[in-house]
Amino acid sequence: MKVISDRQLEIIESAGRILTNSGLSGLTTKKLAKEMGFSESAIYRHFESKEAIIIAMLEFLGGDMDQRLGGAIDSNAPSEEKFRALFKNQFNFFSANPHFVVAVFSDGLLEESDKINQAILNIMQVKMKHLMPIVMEGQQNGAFTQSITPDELVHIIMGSFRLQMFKWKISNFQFDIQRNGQNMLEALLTIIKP
Amino acid sequence: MKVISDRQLEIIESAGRILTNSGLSGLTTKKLAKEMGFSESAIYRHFESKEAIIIAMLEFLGGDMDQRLGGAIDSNAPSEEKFRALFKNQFNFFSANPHFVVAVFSDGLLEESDKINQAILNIMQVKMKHLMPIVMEGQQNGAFTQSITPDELVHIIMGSFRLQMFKWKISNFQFDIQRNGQNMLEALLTIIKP
DNA sequence: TATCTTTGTTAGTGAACACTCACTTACTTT
DNA sequence: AAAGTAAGTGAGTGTTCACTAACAAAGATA
Repeated sequence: MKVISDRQLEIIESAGRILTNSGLSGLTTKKLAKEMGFSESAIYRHFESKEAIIIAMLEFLGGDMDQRLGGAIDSNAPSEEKFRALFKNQFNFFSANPHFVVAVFSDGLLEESDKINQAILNIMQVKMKHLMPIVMEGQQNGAFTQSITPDELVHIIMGSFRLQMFKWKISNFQFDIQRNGQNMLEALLTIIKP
Repeated sequence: MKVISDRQLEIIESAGRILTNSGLSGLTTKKLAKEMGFSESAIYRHFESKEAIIIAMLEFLGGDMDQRLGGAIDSNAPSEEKFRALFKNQFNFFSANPHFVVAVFSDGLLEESDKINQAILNIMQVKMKHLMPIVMEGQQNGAFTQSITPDELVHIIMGSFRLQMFKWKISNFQFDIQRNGQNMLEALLTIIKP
């Protein structure tokens, strides 16, 4: 993970906030400067371009998520508990940092530049990296169904998670994502247990 | 469904093509005119604004999808077959019209304007309108599991479908969506059958 | 034949955009 | 105390954006 100054982190957070509630076209240097409370040109003391801000944001989110998920999972717990812990951690994080849902819906940023695309794919891979071994272990010890492949199972789980986050976002964060997420998790578990 | 001229449909298709491979910020009047083979100002003979083009596109896609899904489903078939028919129809359509995947990922267009938001929500509702009764019927006659609610089941199904389309798009349409979609469908069916 | 209507053209418009420049101010280092 | 540096400012830059005005050509209508 790249080293980032306090000021850079502040800018990244402002950018996330703007992206989340005004979309990509709403993220202008003018708005960003206003949100930061200083002039437009000051931004360029901390980042060399707008693209660099977006990339730094995505890299920060990816690195942070990697650390969080790495720490959240007790390797001695049963598979089902690891599974729960992983998603609970995700829902807690986004509940506390709704302006960073961009990390899940970075789709909207796609096609902007190759570097951004790469950073987005990287975030998806981080999530996969932590989910896949849990699913495989669970299938091996009989906690999850073996009737479909691990890849298919992961696909269904990730799809449900993403859609949950999407619904939360279009509702303008009006419902409790920790509670609703928990419900979705239990429904998922119900049908993926053998 | 609003009446649309041939020329308007051509413009809508061009817009879909640009949106799909250049993103929202890539959809400019200049590019659109170039793709159409005439001047920028000619666009305004057919639409009063760029926003009107996007809205017309989304309304066309919603209406078209409604018709297609309405016609594709044999109301006498068993629930499982209706389910298969619905998704097969979707995969066939997008396979033939990849430039319209934007209908699935319209998320990226959110926050642009209230009218656009409305059109996007409408497309999602069209899909729900056709899927929900099939799922409920299937649960009632025992074709699908009753261990979770219809809403939860629909959520999992829709999430898996959207993620499948997302993977197809970021792969640059490199794989056969009809084949891969079929596989995903069977995996889904395996775990949602009682 | 004369006049609309439709669909296109060229050549613009002001506004917004990302970004730069010359300069200042406050701190730190030597 | 002198010199250097990090972080800010205000006033710009050229470019791109969506959109418009004035005009032209062709076909339909009267």
